[in-house]
This record gives sequence, C-alpha cells and structure tokens, in this order.
Amino acid sequence: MYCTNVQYMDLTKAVVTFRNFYRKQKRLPSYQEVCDLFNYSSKTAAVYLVNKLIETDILEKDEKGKLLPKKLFHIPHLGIIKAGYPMPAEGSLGDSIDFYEYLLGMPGEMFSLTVSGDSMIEEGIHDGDIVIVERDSSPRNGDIVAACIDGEWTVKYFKNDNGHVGLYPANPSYPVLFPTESLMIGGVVVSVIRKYR
Amino acid sequence: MYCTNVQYMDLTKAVVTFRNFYRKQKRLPSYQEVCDLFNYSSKTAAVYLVNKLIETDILEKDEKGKLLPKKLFHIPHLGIIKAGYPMPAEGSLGDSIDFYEYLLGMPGEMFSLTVSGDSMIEEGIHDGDIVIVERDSSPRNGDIVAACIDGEWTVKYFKNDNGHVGLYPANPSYPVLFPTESLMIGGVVVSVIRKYR
DNA sequence: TCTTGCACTGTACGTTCGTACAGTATAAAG
DNA sequence: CTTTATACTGTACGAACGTACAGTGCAAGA
Repeated sequence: MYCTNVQYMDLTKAVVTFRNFYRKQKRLPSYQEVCDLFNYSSKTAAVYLVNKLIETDILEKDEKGKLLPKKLFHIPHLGIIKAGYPMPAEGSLGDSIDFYEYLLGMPGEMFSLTVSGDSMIEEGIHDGDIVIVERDSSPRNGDIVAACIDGEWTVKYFKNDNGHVGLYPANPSYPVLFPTESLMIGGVVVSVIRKYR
Repeated sequence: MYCTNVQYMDLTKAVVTFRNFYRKQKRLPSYQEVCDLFNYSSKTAAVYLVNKLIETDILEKDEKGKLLPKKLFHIPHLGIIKAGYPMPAEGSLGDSIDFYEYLLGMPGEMFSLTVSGDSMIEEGIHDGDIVIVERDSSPRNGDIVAACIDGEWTVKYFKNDNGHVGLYPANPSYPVLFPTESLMIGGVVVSVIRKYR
C-alpha cells in the first residue's frame, strides 16, 4: 500500500534513524527519545512505530519487555555468487548475517594483527590484511597460527609431526621454519578481514 | 596490588560478565541488573564497580549520564606481523579496533555474498569467502564489483575504458567479460571476510 | 593500636521509563 | 455517505531507574 499522507513515515527511514542512534549510543532509544528523533509529541506514537518495527522483525522485546535489535544491523546475505564464470542470479534473499556475532561471537580472548608480507598469499592472506587471533587455542595441524619462533613473530601454518613442530608458509618461495630455541604459539587465526574502502 | 579479599572482584572477570550481558541483550545492564549479575545486595556496589570500569575506559557515560560501552568490545590491535620471514615482536599494543565500526560503519546499503569459484584468487578472494557489497556505489576503475552481466551474476574487477566497460578476473585463466546485452552493477565490494573456525 | 582505604550494605528520593486508555484527523474502502 | 484503518495527540500511573548519603567489615600500612 502506498500512502500519500504527509504524516506517513517510511519504515526504512525509521530503520536508518534507529541504526544511527544505536551506532552512537550503543543502545536503543527510550520511547521518549523516539519522540525526539521523529518529532512526535506523544509517546504513544513512539510505541506505535516501535510495534511496527517489531512486526517486521527489525526489533524485538525480551522476556522482561526490554527492547533489543533483532535484525536492525543484519546484512542481507543474497546467496552465492560465482567468481569464475557467471551464474544465474542466485539467492532469493531472505537470509541475513549478524556480522558482529559472526566475527566476534567467540568466548575466548582475541586480538588482531595487521599482516605484512606475502608468505601466506596462497592462503589468501595478503599484505595489509587484518587477522583476528584467538589466544590460548592449542593449534591443530593445518591451523594458521601467530607464533613467536626463536624470539620473532610470524604467521604460518602449524604442523606437529609427532612432536616435531614446524611453521609452514603457504608461499613455497619461503622456507619452513623449525624452532632452534623456542616456539610460542600466540594464538590461532580465526578470521581474515580485508577492507577496500 | 594483589588482594586476597574474598570480596575482591577481578575487573577482567567483570568485563567478561558485561560482555556476555551485552552480547545477549544488546545493551548494558542497569545498576539493578549489575547487582543480579554480581550478587550484590546494594545498588551502590554496582555503582562502585561501574565507576571502576569507567576509570579504565571500558565503559563511559554520555552527556545524559547514560552508560555506554567505550572499549568493552574493542579487540587489541597488536601491530604488524610478518607473514614472510619472522620479525621482532612489534606492536607494544595500546591500540584497539572496534570491528563493528570498522566493517559496518558505512552509510550506504549493504549486502553480502558467498563467493564460489577462483577467478578472483589472485586478489585473495577465495572460494567460500564472504564479500560485503555496498549498493549504489558507482564503481571506479579497479574496484571489485558484484555485477550482473547479460543476466548472470559474477564478481570481477571493474574497468571502464572510455565507455568500453569490461569485467576483469584476477585469475588470468579466466576470460575478460564484455557485456553483449546488459550490464548491471550490483555494488562495490568493500570488504572480504574469511572465517576459519 | 590506630588510621586509612577499599568494597561493600541499607535506605531514601526524585526522575524517567514503559504501559494503558480515551480521543482525533486523515485517507482509503465499501 | 458511512465505515474502517492508519497515524497519531494527550493524560495518567505504577514500576524501574540513577543518584546520594550514612554506615559497616575487612585488610594493609604507619
């Protein structure tokens, strides 16, 4: 239904307003604050709008009645796209990903590192990429680790060959590293992030 | 100072508790809820703890006195790590990144796609990676775009050579694509995300 | 032993919050 | 022309909220 009413408030605009508020305040607005945001003079108008957003699954209420963002920040995931030969438009949308949970929803302690160099380029870890590393993970064979070998830090594949531990590059023009003195595993690389803009 | 007091509450444990609450509720707890979380019987104890967290820059208060997470979810960024030959431990920490802002702090409409195939492998975009695409961006030469060429979707480099537009793969074993009928730019790839665990 | 600081308890108070309900202007539908 | 739905206004109320302040038990240091 298209509405020509001047009072008509587009839900998508409301979503943007809520998003911006949440981005700044890291919380959802109270009903009074919704009134301020949308120039309402009655809290009931705010209740009305919020209920619309709940109906569309953008917001939700917990068991205590507190408001929380359900899909406010979800990015629609449109499906699979070919990076080889083109494919018919897949997806049919519907699905969406909470990237905050996707990347950071892990229990352990994490840190990040900017990667310099190209020894892991065959693995798709390029110069300038950021790796998120989970501390304390005891690596399994094949894991990518951030490790300190003989006092120097590097990113490599971890391989434990019956107690004989080595750090393997993904780029064959670099040597395999075996510790002569010490090897400390800083953590396991759990994700790689690259930003273009 | 190390404290053997039974009542002693480690701030790092408090941070984890706050994080878990925020992860579930997408907001910070009220003072009453802090009491419930830490088994306090007085709200003043909650105020006391929150002030500690404010002093350590983990939380902050806005101009209205509302609580918000300052560095609660920041991942410490330890600096640059060599993926070639090892390098001395860089970093000296101190820095930290808010990955939520880092990845999603863009004004435009975004969607994501799972990449299939290896035509962009030289660019470090591998099979199974997720690309975040910003809609409506008019691509510049060299941008990676998600585009619909002659009715089929693909991820490629965009190049406009004096009106002669082509989609270029990063993998030379794939052909350059020129539209015979239609070309629709879905958007520009703004980031690539890969998850290992 | 006395003092000081820390980590709380217990109580009180004014403000803000979410909820509820009655009412209104407008537009679309029958 | 009447009915219905939409998008609000205005008012009221109890519960929850943040803040303040006086007081307590404990441990460390002088």
